[in-house]
Amino acid sequence: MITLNRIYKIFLATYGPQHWWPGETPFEVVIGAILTQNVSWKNVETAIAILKDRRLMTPRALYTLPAAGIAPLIRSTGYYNQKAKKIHNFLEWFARYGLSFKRLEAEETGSLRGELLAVNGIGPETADSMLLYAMGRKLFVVDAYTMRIFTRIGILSGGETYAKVQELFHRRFRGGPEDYNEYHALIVKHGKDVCRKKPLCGVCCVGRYCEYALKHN
DNA sequence: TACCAGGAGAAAA
DNA sequence: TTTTCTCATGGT
Repeated sequence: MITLNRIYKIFLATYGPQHWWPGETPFEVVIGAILTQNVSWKNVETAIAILKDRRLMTPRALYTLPAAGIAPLIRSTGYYNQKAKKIHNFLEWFARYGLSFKRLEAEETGSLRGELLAVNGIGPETADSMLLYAMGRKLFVVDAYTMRIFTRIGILSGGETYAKVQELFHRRFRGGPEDYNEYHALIVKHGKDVCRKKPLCGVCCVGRYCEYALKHN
């Protein structure tokens, strides 16, 4: 069976470094993580541009607005009423740390993750995206692309939980937080550009490891 | 026109 | 406990 490390090398050689997350500051990363829930990044870029244009892309500035004030600014991302509440919920939590990422640095990763998951609107993928890309914590981000691609390759069966898949990557993928960062970005790149459009992509879907190859051979 | 996109939580079964 | 429903805009 092909290994997680081997697939990482193939993706990196094929696409090159992705320089993720697309965001200028940790705050922009955490806001982007909420806004991109179940929607394409293109929709998110519009909302981020509006927030920046209004000079609201800082914790203190955005915290002055109620959810109802945030909602119309993020319409392009869909589910805007829910997402506005989620952002406000996050800021309520963040205020306990003085709206300062510096203050979060002393916190242990596990407890920080637990606190984020307790915020209504932040699930495992959003929490791990924030922790990895905004706070540099070593946690693998599992998303729909990860499930689809690695099921297609044959490493997953398709019914695994988020926790189960993350545990697999933590146990079998050898790399530092910078590799976790890059691997997830490459998975998204591959999922968007190649694996969604070509059933047998020839990069990750190699021979017997691809479900389509299994069906047609 | 129909379908999908870097989820999460509540309600129903 | 597991499955289904709801949230909603924008691109293909």
